[in-house]
Amino acid sequence: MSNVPDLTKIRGKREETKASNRQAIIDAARIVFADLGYGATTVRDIIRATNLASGTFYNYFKSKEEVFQALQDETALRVRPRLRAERIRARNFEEFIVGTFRSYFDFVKNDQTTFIAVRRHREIPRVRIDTPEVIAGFEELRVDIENAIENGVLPPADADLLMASMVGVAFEVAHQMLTRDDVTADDAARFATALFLGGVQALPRKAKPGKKK
Amino acid sequence: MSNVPDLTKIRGKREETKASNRQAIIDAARIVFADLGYGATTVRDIIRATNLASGTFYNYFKSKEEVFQALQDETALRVRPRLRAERIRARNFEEFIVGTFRSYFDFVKNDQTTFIAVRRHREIPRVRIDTPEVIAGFEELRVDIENAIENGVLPPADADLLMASMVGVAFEVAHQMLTRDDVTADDAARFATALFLGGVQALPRKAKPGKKK
Amino acid sequence: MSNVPDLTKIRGKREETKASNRQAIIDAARIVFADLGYGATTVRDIIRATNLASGTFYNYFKSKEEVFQALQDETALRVRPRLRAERIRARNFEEFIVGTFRSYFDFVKNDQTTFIAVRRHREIPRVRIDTPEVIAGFEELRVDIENAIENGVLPPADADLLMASMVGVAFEVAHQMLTRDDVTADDAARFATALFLGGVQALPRKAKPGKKK
Amino acid sequence: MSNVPDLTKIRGKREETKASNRQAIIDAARIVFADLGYGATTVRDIIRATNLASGTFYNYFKSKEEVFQALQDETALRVRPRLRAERIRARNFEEFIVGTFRSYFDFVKNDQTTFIAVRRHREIPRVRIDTPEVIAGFEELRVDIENAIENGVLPPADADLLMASMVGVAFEVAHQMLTRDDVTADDAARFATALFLGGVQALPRKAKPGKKK
DNA sequence: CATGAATGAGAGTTCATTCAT
DNA sequence: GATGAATGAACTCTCATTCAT
Repeated sequence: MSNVPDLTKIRGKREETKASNRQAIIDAARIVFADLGYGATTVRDIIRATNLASGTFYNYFKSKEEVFQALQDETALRVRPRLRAERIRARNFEEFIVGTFRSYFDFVKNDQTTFIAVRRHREIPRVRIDTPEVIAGFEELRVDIENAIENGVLPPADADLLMASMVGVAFEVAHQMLTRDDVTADDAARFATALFLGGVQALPRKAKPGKKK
Repeated sequence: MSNVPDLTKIRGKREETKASNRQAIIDAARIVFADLGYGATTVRDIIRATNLASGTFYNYFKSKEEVFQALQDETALRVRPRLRAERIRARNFEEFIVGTFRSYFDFVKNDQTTFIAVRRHREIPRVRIDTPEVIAGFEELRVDIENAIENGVLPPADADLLMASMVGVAFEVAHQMLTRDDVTADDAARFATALFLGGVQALPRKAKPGKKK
Repeated sequence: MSNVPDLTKIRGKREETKASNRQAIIDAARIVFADLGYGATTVRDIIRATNLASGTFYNYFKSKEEVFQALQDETALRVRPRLRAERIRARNFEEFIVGTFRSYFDFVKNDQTTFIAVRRHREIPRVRIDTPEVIAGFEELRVDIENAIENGVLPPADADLLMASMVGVAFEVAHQMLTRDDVTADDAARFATALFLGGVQALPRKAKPGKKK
Repeated sequence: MSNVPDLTKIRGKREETKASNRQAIIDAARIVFADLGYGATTVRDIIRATNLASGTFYNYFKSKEEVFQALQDETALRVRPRLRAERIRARNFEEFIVGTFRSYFDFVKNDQTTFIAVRRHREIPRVRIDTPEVIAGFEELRVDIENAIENGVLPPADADLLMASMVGVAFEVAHQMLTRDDVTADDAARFATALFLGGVQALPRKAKPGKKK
């Protein structure tokens, strides 16, 4: 799916411009989506934000949806290693939670354009497409949670629901953070962490017998 | 595009209570949106799922977005009284949290069509437009939280973030509930409640000095 | 296939304009096709030759091919009755042949616009699409030939090939007639008739055992 | 559109006799035209059926029309010598006619791919472009007919119309032959020959005073 | 000469919206 | 109000053609 051009084999100018065109389209798309919202954006809007000719778009993507997914993938590809690193470094559950929220909110704060359509004044529909890459990110989190449970570090709760809760809190709190001016990534991370650290101990025992055993 | 199931139309032409065209459109829209997703749906798709003529649509709504908002409003209008009732009845913070999640998950479970595009197999973008009515629902929750804080029932946390967290958890857990088959509204409510009851005690003191200081 | 609007039920202005728009498109198409040739003609060319808006085209036809076929059908529908009448009136084989060629060449001569792309100087590809209506015309001719054979009026030749030959001669001679200035419909008819009257007697016995018997 | 069978490419890239790119394109075009019909075929379809790059096409041909004409010419160039040989060998009018039809139908039968779009089940428009080479073939036939008239071997009929009739019969009967399974080249030739031998005697005296007076 | 990505005109088509009936 | 065909702006996308490599 994610066919980021392999930068290891830099051969001639042709390959270079090819890769850079693809990136130019993705970059333009990021800005335009953030500006108009996914629904209102047209392929034309995207290429117009580029130096390229209209036909060129179709050498790289089949549709607006495909660029959007490439964008999501790209983002997921950038966030996931950070989260993974944090969690690997964690020596206990607290560090696991802190690290996850921390690096996510930092990312959001410093890379806002990824966060589409968080415009203060115009009300723009928020669109969410969970690409395989994004879902893989969720999955990774879930697996880590399951491991924590197996290691006794976490009580045996429903890992899916716990993962979903973390995702839900992360997204909504991040949205607040971007909407308001007075919430730092640190505030957000401390808030979310406290909520989860306290809450997790009290969770009911696993609700489902085991994922697709 | 545009292959909406007929479903033998939503409502007969001028049979039925007269002023119900508006409702017929909303009902059709609910089904069509759930089927095609917001983005892919056209006004034509909606009227086609009706016995009405295309022009008639515009006697009631200006655009697809407007119907979608009417839909959201309608939903909010149906959920909010339940939530409010639960919270009024609550005699302590636990009952407040339980009641809120409980009635929300019950609603979702029993009125799934509102929940657009939770199709198991086709991947459909999720679109979220927070209409005034929906925002008012959030606001109501936030105010209740603020009151709880003032009454000392809750520690002085950031009410916005707490509200956002409840919303995020509610949405994501509901999504899991609809996607999986083995999570009841009760499971979901108990999970979310435990998470919040435990977590809330540990929340950091208010991060913001006051809304719109 | 051929859905010529029923002119018997003239109800209101709406139906009228609807029918007349359809006809306007067909008429424009006839001229444009004759002018540019089928291949070079675009849907836009056709609507441009009309007072109608571009979208209107698609209320009536799905594509250029569909109008072309409507055109062919319309033509076939106009020629066939004449040919049929001639052949019914015929009291012997000679009259049968004469009548057929005669009325065909007359039609061509007096309704040239039907005859696409017979431009003297630009060389324009000739396109031929045999629509069901046109094929039905061929069929009709073939059946008449078969009957003639059964009645002993014609020797037992291969009716398909005989029909094909008449068609081939008719088309090519008509084309000559339109290309040159000095061949009248009468000349053409006398030529073709003589050829067939003389030739038919000598035809080999039926080559095929019977159509899909 | 554009789903041309690969057919494992027509020819290897620079293997094979070098100057054969032109031929590779023509060969690919022959197949693709036969498959999609002239109108539906694009230059891209043709080069895709080749191992060549798109730009290379333009080193050899200016457009799809030009390849098509090259194809027609190639065909004409292959048929004409056969027809000429037959006619030169002919010692009387009968042999002239027999030879002409015979070798034409043989050619068609054994080289069907030239005969575009004689697909049994999909209905594909037949396109005919009379290239100079093809017209020269017609011309040659006409001249032979005129000579026959001058030599008294044929009665003084209109040579144009006679030529046109032969062409029309040849094309239509060939089409039947390809469409049906039970007509051999021999059947076709005997049929056409009989028709003409018988008919020609009765033809009316020359209708036109002379070509391009 | 071959290559194949870039180009951009323009074809086909959709669809929100209007408006005469 | 209800109707549904007409409208035409605007979009998606294709494809012949060019041109740097």
